[in-house]
This record gives sequence, C-alpha cells and structure tokens, in this order.
Amino acid sequence: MPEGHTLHRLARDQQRLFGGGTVRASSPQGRFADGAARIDGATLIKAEAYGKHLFHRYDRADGIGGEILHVHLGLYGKFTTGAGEPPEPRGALRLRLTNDAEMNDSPTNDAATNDAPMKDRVWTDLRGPTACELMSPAEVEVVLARLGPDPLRRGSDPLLGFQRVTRSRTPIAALLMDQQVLAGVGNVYRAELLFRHRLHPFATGRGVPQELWLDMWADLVELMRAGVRSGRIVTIRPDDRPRRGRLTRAESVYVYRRAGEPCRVCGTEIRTEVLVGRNLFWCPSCQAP
DNA sequence: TAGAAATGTTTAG
DNA sequence: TAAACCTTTCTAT
Repeated sequence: MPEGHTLHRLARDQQRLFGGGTVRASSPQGRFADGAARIDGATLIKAEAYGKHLFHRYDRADGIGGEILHVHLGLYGKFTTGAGEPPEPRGALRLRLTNDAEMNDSPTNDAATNDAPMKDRVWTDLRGPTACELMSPAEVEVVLARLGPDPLRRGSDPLLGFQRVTRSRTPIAALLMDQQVLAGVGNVYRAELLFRHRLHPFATGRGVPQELWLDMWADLVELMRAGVRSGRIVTIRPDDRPRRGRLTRAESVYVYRRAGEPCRVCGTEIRTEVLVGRNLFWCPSCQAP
C-alpha cells in the first residue's frame, strides 16, 4: 500500500533496524540472486526514501566500491519485518535481509558476561516489487532527476512543482499524480487533497493560483508526516469524523473509494471516473467546477 | 473457490 | 490507450 509516506516509514524503520550493521542478504526466489550476493556481508550506511523510491547505500566489507540498492514497490510490493529467526521462505520471496547478529555483537557481550543477551536478530522480506536492483550513483541520479519536490524531504521547493502546474492545460487531478510535479503523492492523497481544498479535479493546472498551491503543499506536508508516524493515510478533520475511536480505512478519508456514498460534509453522492487509468473520486458539490 | 481490484510505473502500439 | 509486471485482500458465487 505504497504512497510516499509508506516508503519514508520503511526507510526510517530499516535505518533503525539495520543501519550501521552488517546484513545478510538472499533471494530465495532467485530473481535477485546476483544482487543479493553482492550485498551479503556489506554494511548498511544509510536507508532513505525519495518519493516512492527506497535506497540502501552499502559499503562492502572488502572496501572495494559500494552498492546502492534501489527498491520500488509498485502497486503490489510489500515488506514484512519481524524479530527473531525468520520464517521458512515461502512463495516468491525476492529479497530477505537479516542483521548479522553475531558480527554486530558488542565486544562487551563476551564470555565473561555470558548472560548478556546477543543483539536481537531482525529480518525483513520483500515480495512483489516493481524494482529491486543495484544501481550506480549515476543511475541513482537519473532516478532522482525525474522526481519533483517531495513533501517529506526537508528543503524541497514546492514552486518547482508549481512551475509545471501553472503552465499546463492538464487537469490538476492528473498533475498531482505526476511524480515530476510532486514526488510521493499517489491516488489516495491526490483525491483527498483535492477535496480538502475544494478543487474540481478537472480544473486545469493553469487555473490553480500560486497561493492555493502553497496551501496544498503545506497541507500535504502535514498529512504525509502524519502518515509516516501512523503508517496509514488519515485525511479527515476531527470535526468530520463519523465517530470517535479507531477509524476504519473507509472512515479515515473523505472521498477515496467512496463512490455512491454520501459526502461527509454535504451528503451529495461521491462520484468516480477513470482519469489516466486511475480511479478518481470527488464530491460534485463540495468540489464544483 | 473464483474473480476482481488495489495506495504504481514502464513499455508497446 | 492498453498490457504487463506481481501479490494480497476483499467480495461474490
């Protein structure tokens, strides 16, 4: 379930679990066997995300060059993480990483204090990604050059995205999905952002004033940061929540996947239409043209 | 149990 | 514009 918040959360967690340590890597499925062999035994220097792309920078134990792992989950890709001994690999397991608990063992955990616990073993399994590959620094630059500002990265300039928006006759709903306009935004944040700013999805980019764009950016920064913290997308304002307590996924949003149901604000039926191959949802009354 | 749909991107036509 | 990639989850039968 990957929009940008998912990847930034994964990067954060993987940095915490594996960063600074040696990893063991394997590809039980075999499709990434060569790449896994090159990472195996290397030290993870840094895990980080740009938009929906995840990178691991490794230093090899032999000190010869480094490796950069690039992962894009696509629509189906998923990481599963756990502590202790990893389960027997089943199905199409592209990449398994475990920390090297023995090699990471602190020197203080020696025989003299043999009741001191070993560092816990942790593992993470990757299935179904669109991309799982090793890249050179130059290849990474090519990927990053295709990305617009990422609301989850400090120093991102929203006006770089606005430059493309304000020159375009393309519907704003299509522009918001363009990773050159905004890196990390996907179908859920797109629909919800348009609703929160009462913007008709088929309004052209040129019709979006700069001030509105900056408001939308600020909103995205807040929403997506909350998404990193919670691991889910919640866009509904407290006043519009259907009830108190933990919200189901459908209750956490205004319009996404709610076609035919009443708008939470005005009661009008939520509409849906396919736009550039993706399902779009909006309230025809709150988001009038 | 089968089938459809899904928070995405690339490539082919 | 459509298909391909590839896995999980939810719904319908």
